[in-house]
Amino acid sequence: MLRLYNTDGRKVQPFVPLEPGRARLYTCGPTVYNFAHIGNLRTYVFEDILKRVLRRCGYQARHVMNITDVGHLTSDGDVGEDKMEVGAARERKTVWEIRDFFTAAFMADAKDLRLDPPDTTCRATDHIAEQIAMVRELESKGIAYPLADGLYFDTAKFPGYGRMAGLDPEGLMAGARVEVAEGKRNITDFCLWKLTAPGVKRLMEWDSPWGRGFPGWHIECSAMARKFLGDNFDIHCGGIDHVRVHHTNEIAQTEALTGKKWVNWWMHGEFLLLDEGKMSKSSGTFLTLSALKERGYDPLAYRLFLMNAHYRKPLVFSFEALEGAQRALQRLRGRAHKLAAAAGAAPHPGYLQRFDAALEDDLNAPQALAQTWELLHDESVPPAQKVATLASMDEVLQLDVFRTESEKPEPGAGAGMTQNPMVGVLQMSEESLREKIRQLLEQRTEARQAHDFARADALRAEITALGVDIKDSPTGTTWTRRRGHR
RNA sequence: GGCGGCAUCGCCAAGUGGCCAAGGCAAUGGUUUGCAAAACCAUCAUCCCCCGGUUCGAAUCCGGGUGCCGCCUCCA
Repeated sequence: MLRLYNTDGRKVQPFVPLEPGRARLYTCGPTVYNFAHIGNLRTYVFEDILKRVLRRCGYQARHVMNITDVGHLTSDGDVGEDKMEVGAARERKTVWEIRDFFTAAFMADAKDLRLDPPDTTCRATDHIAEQIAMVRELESKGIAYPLADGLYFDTAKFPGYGRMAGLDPEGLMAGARVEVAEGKRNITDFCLWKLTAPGVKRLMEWDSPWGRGFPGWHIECSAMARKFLGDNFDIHCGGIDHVRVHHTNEIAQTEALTGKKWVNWWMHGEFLLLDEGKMSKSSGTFLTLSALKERGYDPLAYRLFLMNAHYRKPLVFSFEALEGAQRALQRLRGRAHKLAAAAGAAPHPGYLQRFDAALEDDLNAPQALAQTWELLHDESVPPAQKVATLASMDEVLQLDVFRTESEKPEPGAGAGMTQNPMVGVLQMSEESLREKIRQLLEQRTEARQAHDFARADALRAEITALGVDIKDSPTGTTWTRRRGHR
């Protein structure tokens, strides 16, 4: 039985879909004005596991994800710069080029992490009409009011405002750092449609009944989720930071309009932290998946690192921990590879059952993973049965456990990314470096065959100095680039 | 200032009343290897931040303390 934590109510409860056998799911997607950082990616991995577990439990999942490509502002509804425009200026490109570039970058990361693509991916700018229609409805119901810079949602008109987030409007009032925008009726009111200031030409703006401008940030998810999933659906996910403002406002505007409960389950992924604190785009302190790849890490090692912790617990990122995950992944694959020849058995019921039970208990991936390791270490389980069990587990884990060494990305691929001028050897071209290693290895093999081990060891030292580790095996010597070099 | 979360082996991290606490990484011992590396096997917390309490029994509940983090501003 699948049990999931619901932010709305703050407890784990049995999952009951609206329609038997089906689960409708909306996940807040990326804002495409910059690369996704690995913290952003943590949330998408959590959602991917959720989706795969839903399927495993027999539900047909219908998944919708938005792409936020409307600028919005770096601050609240009144001040700040347009993020898309900032990104465009930085890269000297048009906002549309920026949008396409970072959307593609996100898709590439998603593919690297083996995230199952949504059934529907929808862009905010492709649904301006739907957003305007929704705002008009709100206006006609008297829930919106105009200010000089746009149309605002009157949160006082929605009695349940902030229920899911556990907000206390009084408490917010007392908050020292909250500034009330000019003319807002309530501190929590937010912009539904933002007007372009007179005399300003924005790169992204549209005509509307209220004048030229752009939609408020929250309305896009409400409008698109409603369009694709209806006035009531099962699960809505996002990062923990969305609870307070974004999702609170989405609920307010949608339920104020329909007069009924919108989403049954709200699920939120916790943050990935750095030692120094939160990873943030605005402060520039963030790591991308590409950066990890350049350092020689397998994206799936990052996936494993994430699955080693529960999605509702803050997780501190460190290269030490990622290194551990990479090693673990290599060993996992090594074992799986050795077993792979055996086939024709059914999965081991015990391990598989415990694995599934862990996942069905609010996606306890760490505990599920423990079953995977115990299975591998269990001498009493025949190889063929292990293979079948592993294959089934990997449907959720997506660690590509049967991948063999030779299929690994070539070490050092992506030449010319980050060369360290302090180490002269790295300045030699990739080609000549490989050639040099090849020659040294050949000489060492000869020396070993001649039992001239002193010479063989000297040659190995020389090779090691190039940032390469070598492995002797009955079938020959192989080498891999040491991480940190290159 | 207000709200919320977390503190478990060197590192990461499950476990939320009852077999003297999963799993991964590291470490140590061993097998293997010309030596290494890799791989494999074994070992590795009577103890869960501190103090007090509840209970037959607590890492798990309650009170107090200390420390760390997040939110209240765009943010996954």
